[in-house]
Amino acid sequence: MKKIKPTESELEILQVLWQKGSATVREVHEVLSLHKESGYTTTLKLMQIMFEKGLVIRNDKSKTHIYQANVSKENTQQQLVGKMIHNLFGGSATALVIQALGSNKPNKDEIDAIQHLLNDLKKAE
Amino acid sequence: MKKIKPTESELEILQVLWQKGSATVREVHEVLSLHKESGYTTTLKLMQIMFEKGLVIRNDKSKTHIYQANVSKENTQQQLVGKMIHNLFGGSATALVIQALGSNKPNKDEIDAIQHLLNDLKKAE
DNA sequence: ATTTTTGTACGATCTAATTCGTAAGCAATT
DNA sequence: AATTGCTTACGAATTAGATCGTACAAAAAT
Repeated sequence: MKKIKPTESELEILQVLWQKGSATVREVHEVLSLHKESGYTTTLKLMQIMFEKGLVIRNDKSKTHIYQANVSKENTQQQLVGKMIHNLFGGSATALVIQALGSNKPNKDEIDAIQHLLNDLKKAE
Repeated sequence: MKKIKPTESELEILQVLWQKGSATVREVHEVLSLHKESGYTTTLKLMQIMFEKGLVIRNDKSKTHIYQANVSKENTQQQLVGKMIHNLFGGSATALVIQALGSNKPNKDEIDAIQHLLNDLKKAE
């Protein structure tokens, strides 16, 4: 399995690609622009670099290239979360969970979803 | 509230300081050396920069300075988890929680602790 | 047909982070 | 007293990441 560590900016772009499936530079840039001040060519350059790194693939049959993520969301999340659990929470996923829930409160539906997952884990013991 | 953003190397040093309470550059360096190849002056320089940034404090009464973390572990965890939620989970703490619980399973006591926390959150709505 | 828009490519710059070499001071050892 | 070793300070080189300007080509609009 590939061992790549995307930078913060690259993760923002990957998120758009994961969500949309595929997108042009402009489409990605427009999403990023909602939260961020930066030029079009900056996004373009980043995506070109990501292409060189193998983080994304692209279809350049037409003039306007169409990009797709080349790393899975789940895989990337798992890798980075695992690292954080180990590095910052002494290996305890629970400590991370409690920290996350404490500072960023879920709504009722989300609480239900987590509780449901916990019940499944309990049964599986 | 201070807006902290330690780099990865700085985090490694902070972890040692959090664990030991206080330590000299050499003590920190020796811990880092277990997992990492780097020179003593590199660690020294990093800790000097961290001092300038206010990430650590130091007692320089004696020739060998004694360092302590000047940011709390909890606070730093919160910053970094928040960043991860934004960068990797589209702003959803719940998504992070589910990921963490899915790939790193808690035992029964931990499940109970999380469920207790969730019940409190539910009541607080 | 000409102008404007839209796109890629790519070099240049800027900033931050990392790394280390070297100098100088102090302390312990010989 | 001289040597050796440990310490801080600091400058310099290196690397990586992010940003943007400009050039040039293709397509669309006029």
